[in-house]
Amino acid sequence: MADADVGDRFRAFLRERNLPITSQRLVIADLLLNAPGHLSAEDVTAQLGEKGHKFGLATVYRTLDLLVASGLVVERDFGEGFRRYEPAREVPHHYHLTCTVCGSVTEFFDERVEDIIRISARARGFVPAKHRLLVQGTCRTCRGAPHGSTRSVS
Amino acid sequence: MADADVGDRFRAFLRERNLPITSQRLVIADLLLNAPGHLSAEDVTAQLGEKGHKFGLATVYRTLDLLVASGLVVERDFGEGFRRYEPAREVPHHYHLTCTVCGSVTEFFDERVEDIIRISARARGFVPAKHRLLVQGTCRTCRGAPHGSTRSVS
DNA sequence: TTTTGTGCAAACAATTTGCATGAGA
DNA sequence: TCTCATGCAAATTGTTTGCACAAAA
Repeated sequence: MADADVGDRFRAFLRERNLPITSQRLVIADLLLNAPGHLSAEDVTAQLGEKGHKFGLATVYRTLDLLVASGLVVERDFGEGFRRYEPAREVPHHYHLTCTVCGSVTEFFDERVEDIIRISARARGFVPAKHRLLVQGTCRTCRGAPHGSTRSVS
Repeated sequence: MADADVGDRFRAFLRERNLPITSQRLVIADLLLNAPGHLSAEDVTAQLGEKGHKFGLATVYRTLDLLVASGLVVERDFGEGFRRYEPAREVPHHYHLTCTVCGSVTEFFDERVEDIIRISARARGFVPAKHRLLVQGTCRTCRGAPHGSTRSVS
């Protein structure tokens, strides 16, 4: 199931740095790079378990760090108290719509956000490097059956 | 040093809920409501220490929760692994420019961001409630003397 | 005097680290 | 073989909770 393309990119990254290409690294990379997205470390270990792999938690975290270092995966913090990881896409900037009822995450894009940031930041003598936009609300399916959310984003 | 206005609003909040108005609550509220902003729980205890107060950490956290519940203070998560708190302002939406060199935080506003969000979100059947925009980069004073950042925002 | 808070220490959850052993190059 | 990874458990960090004692209403 490995997308040969990204899988190979991770191998190349490891080889480049003279880091051993271990089976656990490949399995975790395969899992994460082909995941729909937004997995926590716990999600990763759970999914590994489903596939019959029982890697140490430390190994999972260390491999996640490697994947982030390779640029193939990006780390996200939705303010839940833990981190999530998702495959890096070529898409320049995608933003997140998080449903406070079901927790689902939808994405959207708009180049204008970037323009606004660049202009506003520069006006304050600030040179922007990266940015993140998080939106909380309710998704279509959850609308009409409201239920308390957990953490606030504001 | 208490801004009588906000200090009284917190007292009113407590009274309204029949919660005791204790000295530690007033001191912490005074500190936070008159702070320049973005204090962590640790910052708060440190500043309390400077003023000769030695409140338990738990008390600090519990009072922060109360202040957030009162709406006088808002909780922020900049992905540092802990939370920060700042006095709530009337200003509808202010966004943060964080300098990756010195950590300073500048704010900016732009109503257009909100419009873009509303439109993009609705197009996906999502009704936005709140949003946050974080920007990382370098501030004017740090430009020219670059140095590594810590945590990534992306 | 009854309720709720406070301080301390223990409990927690996510993540990191140290170290003996085991697998890649 | 030599280096680096793995797995486990212990350590850390930020935050929460339980409980005996103390202060507000």
